[in-house]
Amino acid sequence: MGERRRGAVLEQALLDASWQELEEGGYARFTMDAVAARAGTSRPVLYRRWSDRSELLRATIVHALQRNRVRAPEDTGSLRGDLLALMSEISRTRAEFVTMMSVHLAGYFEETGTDPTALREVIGHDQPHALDVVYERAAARGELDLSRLSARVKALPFTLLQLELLTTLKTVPVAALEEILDTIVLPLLGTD
Amino acid sequence: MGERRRGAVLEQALLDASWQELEEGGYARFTMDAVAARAGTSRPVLYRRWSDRSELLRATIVHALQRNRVRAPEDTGSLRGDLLALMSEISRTRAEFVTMMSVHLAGYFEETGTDPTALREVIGHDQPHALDVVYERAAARGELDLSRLSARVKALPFTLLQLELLTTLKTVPVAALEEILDTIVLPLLGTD
DNA sequence: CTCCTAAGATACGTCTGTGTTTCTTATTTG
DNA sequence: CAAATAAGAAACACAGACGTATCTTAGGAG
Repeated sequence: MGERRRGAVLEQALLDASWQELEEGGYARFTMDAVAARAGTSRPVLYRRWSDRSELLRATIVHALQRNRVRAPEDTGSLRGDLLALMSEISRTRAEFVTMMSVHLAGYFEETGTDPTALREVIGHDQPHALDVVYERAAARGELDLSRLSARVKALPFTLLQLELLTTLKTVPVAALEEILDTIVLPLLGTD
Repeated sequence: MGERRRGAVLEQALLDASWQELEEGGYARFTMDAVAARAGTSRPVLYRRWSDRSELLRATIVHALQRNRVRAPEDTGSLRGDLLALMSEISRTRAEFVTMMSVHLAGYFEETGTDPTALREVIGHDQPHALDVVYERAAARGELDLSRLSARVKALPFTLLQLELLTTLKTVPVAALEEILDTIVLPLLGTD
């Protein structure tokens, strides 16, 4: 009837619709019908591009990840500032992914027997790196003695943030991040 | 044909089979058919007791919880000992529940729009209490100054254990618990 | 302007699981 | 031992979603 989208434009629209559908309806209501309807088209258009529901799902996740990269944290001049910036960034950009992975996609992993850690690694991939950068900066400033810290302690900012995200499924307020830093992380890092 | 179970005996067997089915197949394969087959009976027997799949699910969870209560921790004479005992206990008895709730039942919560926290509270219900008991004992011994501790810090042993369970989905080795205690929890509690 | 590709609509067959009905037969109860 | 009760088997209609096949028509390529 009306106008018709084609090629890449259409494909992006399909993937966007697919992601939205996942966010709102979850995996349970993630049907080819629903995605097609939301995108204002019909199932065959989807099947021409992805052979399967699970292929569409994978493509959708990759698509969303590409649209939403974690940027490297800027140097704020202090360990506390760097950590706060990094955690805020992760909290803001990754909250929806954590929700997606833990809540919505559990059914998918279960169904396919896929390992969730595989995708979790993709998500968390840049964080350890970014964290290390922050720690090395702090060590260079003389704020930190890296050799005295165990892996578990070093991972703590990310660990606690992750749990906060997992349990609340929302962006963590800066005040909560500061509390985590000031009462837990920084005292343990020996910056006191 | 063969022998027939009846009444309460049958009902327990049904719920056991139901729980097993959830553990092995997850919510995705948690069908009335599958449960009936595993219990060696047929669907009408299930429907005579529970009107719904979701009712059967709820009953199954309650059943499993009742079979598996967290015992109050015994006094070991020290805060470290008490915490280690409590965490081991929780780790051992709750690992399967955490897996169930986070991995298998996500689909259920999604489908029904139920809040996972409702059931999580049932599970975690005794823990804060048990933790408080442990802290009060320690305060009575003079090991601890309770007034200086924030809620977040006090919850840390349980928080970290929970995350460990969530990410590994297995019973946490005692060595890991000791590391958590010695390098994170106890230093922060001011027992150093 | 014409041809060709692919979008979008519709309809189809299939499969899986639900919840129900009917019937036979084992077991408990009085 | 007789009667009531409930277990277990089989079949049913129904709904939702899958994946496909067919047809039309819009929009880009030559």
